[in-house]
Amino acid sequence: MNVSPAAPSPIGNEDLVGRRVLVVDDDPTVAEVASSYLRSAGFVVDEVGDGFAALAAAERIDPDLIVLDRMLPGIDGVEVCRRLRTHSSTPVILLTALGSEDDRIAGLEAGADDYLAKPFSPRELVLRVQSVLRRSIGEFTPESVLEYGGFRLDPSARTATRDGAELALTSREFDLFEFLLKHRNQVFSREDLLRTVWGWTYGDLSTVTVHVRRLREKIEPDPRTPTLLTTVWGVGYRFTTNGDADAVG
Amino acid sequence: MNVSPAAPSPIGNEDLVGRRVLVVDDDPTVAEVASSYLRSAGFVVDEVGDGFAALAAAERIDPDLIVLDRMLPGIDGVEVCRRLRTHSSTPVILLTALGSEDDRIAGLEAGADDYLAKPFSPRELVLRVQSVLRRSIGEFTPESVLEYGGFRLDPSARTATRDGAELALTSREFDLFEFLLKHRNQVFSREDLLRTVWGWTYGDLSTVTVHVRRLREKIEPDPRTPTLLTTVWGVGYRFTTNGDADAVG
DNA sequence: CGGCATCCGTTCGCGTTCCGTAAGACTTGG
DNA sequence: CCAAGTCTTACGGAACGCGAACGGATGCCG
Repeated sequence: MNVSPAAPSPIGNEDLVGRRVLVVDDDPTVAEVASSYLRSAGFVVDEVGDGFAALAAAERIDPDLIVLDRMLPGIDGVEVCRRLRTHSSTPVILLTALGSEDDRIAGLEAGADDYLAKPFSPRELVLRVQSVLRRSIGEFTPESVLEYGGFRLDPSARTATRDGAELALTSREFDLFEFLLKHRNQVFSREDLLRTVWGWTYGDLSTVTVHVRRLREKIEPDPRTPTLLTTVWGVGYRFTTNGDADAVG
Repeated sequence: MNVSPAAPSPIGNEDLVGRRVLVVDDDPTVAEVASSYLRSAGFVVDEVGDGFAALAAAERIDPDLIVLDRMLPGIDGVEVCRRLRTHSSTPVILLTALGSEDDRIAGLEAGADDYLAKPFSPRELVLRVQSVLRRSIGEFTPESVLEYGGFRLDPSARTATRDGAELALTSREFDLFEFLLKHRNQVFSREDLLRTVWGWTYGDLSTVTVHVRRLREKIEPDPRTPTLLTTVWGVGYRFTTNGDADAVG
């Protein structure tokens, strides 16, 4: 019944208090809201408004994490991220506009650790910051490979196989599968998935429906009658490890 | 990329009982309805009618969450939200006029954690409040499994089994069963159940009757003569832990 | 530069499931 | 035997999930 495949993180929120976070956004309102929230959560926050200032500040104050808007005057957020990566491994959370898939991919490829679609709930931001920080402080291990019931997901390589055979998953499908596999045997509403997997605060829930269907097409023995990625009527979806699974955690 | 909250503390709805909610609306009717529903869900509720009072009350009673109407006499709801943010991180749910997408965005950027379009269903409000609170405490922390007399309920997976065999319960049936199993050996009137399980303050009591019957059909050895989910004549229903008990006195 | 393929988000119609209510039969207690 | 309470059944409507298809955006390759 244990859900977490990796050992539970030994890092409490207390260990995060006092960490430095650099917020980079040209919109003062957004920056202000984000900052005040992060401060309330116990972080020490600095704000800058453009890409050059971001690079300079990153050099000067050496923050523990950077929250970076994708759209910036001067240097683009993704470019900032890339340049940061050349000489540091400071975790970066990228703020992207809604729906721009490429922003997300570009962000991930540039080395961002997480992303969040605007407009975002500040609370969500805090959760992500804490999550990323906890991860980066704790094990320096890149990311553990996920294995279950013949499936094998490698998050760092972003490849998926079933019984050794390559599964041609798209980016979204991979994210979705990874999340469900990580939290198997737990039901998630479409809204939950949209928030966590997509990083959206709101949006069309049928987006999730369709992607679930497409994912099923690739991982289910018989997509017509799902046995792994099952529907919980009126609630959401669940990756089930029941009955026939010859699983090794 | 991935968001793993991985907080070790399990959070059920009981942990939300007793939390303070501040309802801010200038329409007494709306405020009253919202309050009574929230109280029924176990929250301690305070009401105020305008923006200034809201800020004052927030300062004074330090609520766990604030339900805030967007349209307010005095200070606008969004502005209230923004001012709150300068010195606290109390979660805010914003009530906005129907359909206006911009309100939504403005609200989220002002620091709201969720929003709800008017007119809203009180039940929806309760769900949102619980959802946001739970999220602010720690997301996706699986609830503890409920086991008794061969039955096994897993709230996070939303699965029910008897002696290992899957019980095909509908959403309502699951909620009802879960509640009764949690508070076994305790009698609840139809009204109680309608309020707690359904989240209604009024409604047709026969709704409960029918669902009890349907649930019996699935969990009782002989549904005609219930031994587990028994009727207490003139009072209500009870999930009985020892089969023989007919404590009618 | 232009055509092709891929992926993603959205939309719409269809079939199914579930829920609430009504109405009548039955049981219980006085 | 009566009245109030409870059980059973049936039904219509609403909510929901699914499948198929479309248009747009993007990247790739000729």
